[in-house]
Amino acid sequence: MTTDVGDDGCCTSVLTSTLDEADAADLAAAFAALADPVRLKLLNLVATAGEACACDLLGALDRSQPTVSHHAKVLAEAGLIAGEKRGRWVWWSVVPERLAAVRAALGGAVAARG
Amino acid sequence: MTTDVGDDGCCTSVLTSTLDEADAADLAAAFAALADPVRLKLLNLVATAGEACACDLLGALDRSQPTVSHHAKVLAEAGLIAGEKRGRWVWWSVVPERLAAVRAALGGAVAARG
DNA sequence: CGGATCCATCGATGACTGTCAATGGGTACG
DNA sequence: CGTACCCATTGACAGTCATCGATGGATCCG
Repeated sequence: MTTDVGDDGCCTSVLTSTLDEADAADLAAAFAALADPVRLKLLNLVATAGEACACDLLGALDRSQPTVSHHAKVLAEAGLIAGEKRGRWVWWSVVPERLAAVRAALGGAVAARG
Repeated sequence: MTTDVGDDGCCTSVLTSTLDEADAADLAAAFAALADPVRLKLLNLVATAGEACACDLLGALDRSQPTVSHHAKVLAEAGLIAGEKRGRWVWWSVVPERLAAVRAALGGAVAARG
């Protein structure tokens, strides 16, 4: 691919991309974790309550227990929530740091625009 | 919803979810559009340049032309970018409004936390 | 008109994902 | 120790997605 420069003024300037490939992959993983209504609801429940045990989520999300467990795991692996086992129950809480980072990434993209 | 209240003090309070099911679905669609490294790079290129024709993207994204066209379409259908046909070329630009809305949704989630 | 270029669509394919039933590993309680 | 409960893991299945080659529509140039 020789960048195929035309002769009309198209494709003349090389755009300086501020988004690295690695950054893109990491960010895409975070967005993939958020790209599900059930997980968004889960995250919102946890964020609203500050802390929530899985049984709360199970009642609110209208999904089977394995499914809720799966979604919580996906969010946890994305670093968006963290779970702490307390007795028999697991209490989930948000990781504001990570959420802010994702938000900042979006803000940066629009800020570069003007 | 029976909220399945236990007898240990777990699951007693019904969490007031500020995220509607419809809102969750819409937001999830936006995140799904962002959940791909190629699309993130594409969006970043467009945002950085302010405007970019598809041939620029084709050179920068290292994907086949149908694939790039597909990704641009996905972003456009999510309302994140908009395309304008100008002569033979299609010029893409970001929709800051939409990007800000997604960002605000994340901010709201974390703001509800404290 | 004829050739060249840009882009969208179609069809196919391999990979990933959301979901559940079944099962297992811990934890509390009598 | 035995029972009940909470949660994670496994296996399976249907649906969606990213990707490409081939093709077609649209536009510009000579």
